[in-house]
Amino acid sequence: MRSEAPTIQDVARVAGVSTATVSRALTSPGRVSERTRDLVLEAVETTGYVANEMARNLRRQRANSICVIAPELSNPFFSNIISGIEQICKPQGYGVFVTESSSTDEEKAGLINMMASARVDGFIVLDGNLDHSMLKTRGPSGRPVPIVSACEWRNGSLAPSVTVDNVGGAMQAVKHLAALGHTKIGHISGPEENVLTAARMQGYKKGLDSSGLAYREDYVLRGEFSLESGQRAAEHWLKMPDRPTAIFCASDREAFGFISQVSKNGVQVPRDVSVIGFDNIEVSGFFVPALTTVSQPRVEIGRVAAKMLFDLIQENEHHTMENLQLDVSLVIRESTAPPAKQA
Amino acid sequence: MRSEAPTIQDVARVAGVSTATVSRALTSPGRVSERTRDLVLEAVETTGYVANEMARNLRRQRANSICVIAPELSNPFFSNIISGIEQICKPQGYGVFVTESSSTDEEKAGLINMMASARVDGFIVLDGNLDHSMLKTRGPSGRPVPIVSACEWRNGSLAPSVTVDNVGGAMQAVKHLAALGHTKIGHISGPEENVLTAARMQGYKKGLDSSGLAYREDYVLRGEFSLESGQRAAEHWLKMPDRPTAIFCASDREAFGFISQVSKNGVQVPRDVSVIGFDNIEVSGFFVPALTTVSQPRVEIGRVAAKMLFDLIQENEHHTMENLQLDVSLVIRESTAPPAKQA
DNA sequence: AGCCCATTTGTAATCGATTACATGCACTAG
DNA sequence: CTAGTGCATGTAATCGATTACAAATGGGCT
Repeated sequence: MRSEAPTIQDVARVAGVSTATVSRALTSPGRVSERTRDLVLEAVETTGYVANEMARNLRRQRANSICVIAPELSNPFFSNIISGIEQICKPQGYGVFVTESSSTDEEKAGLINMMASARVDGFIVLDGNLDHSMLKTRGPSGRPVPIVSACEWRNGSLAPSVTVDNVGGAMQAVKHLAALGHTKIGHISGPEENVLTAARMQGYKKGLDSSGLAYREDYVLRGEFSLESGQRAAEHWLKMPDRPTAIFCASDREAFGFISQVSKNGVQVPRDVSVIGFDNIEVSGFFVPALTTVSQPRVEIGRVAAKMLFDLIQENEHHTMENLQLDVSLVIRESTAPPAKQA
Repeated sequence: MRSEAPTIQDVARVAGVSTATVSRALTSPGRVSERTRDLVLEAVETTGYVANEMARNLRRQRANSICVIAPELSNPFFSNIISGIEQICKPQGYGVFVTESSSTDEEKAGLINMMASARVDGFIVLDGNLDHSMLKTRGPSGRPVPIVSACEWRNGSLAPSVTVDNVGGAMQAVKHLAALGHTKIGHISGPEENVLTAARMQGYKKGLDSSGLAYREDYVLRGEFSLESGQRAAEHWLKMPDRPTAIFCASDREAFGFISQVSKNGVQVPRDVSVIGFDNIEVSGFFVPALTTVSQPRVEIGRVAAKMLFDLIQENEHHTMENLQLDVSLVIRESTAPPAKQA
């Protein structure tokens, strides 16, 4: 039980070689003779040496970690994505910082500071609203710190991104409803400034169009992706004189909020109104009724984003402005049905 | 646009002082004259200097970051806790690594390596099953790296912990059912080796006891906290000759799985069977029916755990083996009701 | 033999900050 | 006048690794 942790010096002394040799034996074993390698390995064993990452990273001019910026960590939507990111980073020895993107200037400064201070080698940004000026900041090498966007993105951004086919997914959803015979199809949207809101809205319109249905402004209810906003939309829907018989929600949580609220008012899903969501979060298959929804490959999004980031980190020059789009799939469950016959 | 990032040397040159003075001006402003301080600050401004964290941490022998170990990141239960942790760490300038606790030995070695290699200053462990040998590993200072457990804990562990009153919560839940008039109260448990399973089971038994009800082994259905296990338990329940009229589930997700499955078989909640959960995850209030459940202050758990960890990191000597227990509260909603009259 | 090259190892510089110690100066007390 | 005190600052060691460069060795080839 020595009170200080062993350093490379200790290993070198025990093995009877120089620190350079120890370093080489551990990081590029091919560059030392077999005999020395064994000697060093044995010395590592007896001393219990573990390389100090701080020292290593300082010398190598890297952090060996990345940072994920999510709009809100408490939103379970992001947990699978982070899980996917971790799956890729862990085997590479990279640590994954997570942080909430912050509204206050002070906290934004904290983020920029993180970039410039050599604490991370790259970012995965899950928040499309993040101030773009951040991207211009340069890291310690003088080059900008690589960034990839995932899920959400920023219009006109230079950062490569991995997204899903929001337009196509929304369109599929609407066409499914139309195919069931619905002609009055409403939409609960996302928050106003959000890119996903726009894309899904566009898909909604395209779906209506390709089904020969007219777009009606009053059939679009404003939401914010949240449970509460779905609930509020339901209140509004209940009061409508000429209600849609089917609702395409921009998120599963909106769908839950909607169904929850209409159920309390004696309206049954899908008998009285069909509801379709977007995301296919974990609980969707177990809701009552099980939710028909557009499924996003969330873990895969995380994995792909992490891989793209590593490409950027490693190939220092090659700035491919790549925008990868993953497919979504419609999962048909119990919350959609043909419209009720008019009584 | 210089191609290299400015270092403290550059600032010193521009300000016409030594690097020591720059360092002092920035980290302990009281130790330099006002004139020099202004000089340095101005030089920082013109150069765009940001201190390199790697170098600073190496010298100061700390990592300025902590690590959260969760059993599975994809489980949304943990997202609020991580959010709470982040709320405390960010203002202190600490980064938060998150990682999934891993089953393979190789990955466990990765964790131990993280401790010994000076990458983090402390851990928050959310997984009660994590191999205890990890705790013995010493950090670079020679002292063990501080750890606090949260939510789950490990029997006989020396690590301080923050938990909730699982026994009391479960007891309250059962007493609520008994008060409604239920005499046949079943339980869907958690996974076998889990500490929470044991605590909630104990609370279940105490609740029965204090309500004058006998414990029946066949009324305990085995679960794993998951949606699927709740569903399986429902299958079992449907086949029982003498069914419980109320079910206390060890997690909200089990409750959802249960309700989902019995609903598909024409059983209505709470008319035909009352169901109560544990956790109060976000969607619980919006389920159909809204779920009666035991609410855990998840964000607060994270915040408290982070504060405890900082105490440990700062007061290097003072190893208070503290076990903080937070209160839970029963949230009564729509999934519980008096039992149906026997037909 | 003489030269060249590859292999292995050691010496010492380096990454970029913090900080122990030394220095210089002004001021005060004896 | 001298010693002592305190403040502001500079010099250089230090944190613990990696790696450029040099040196030593040995083998193959002409």
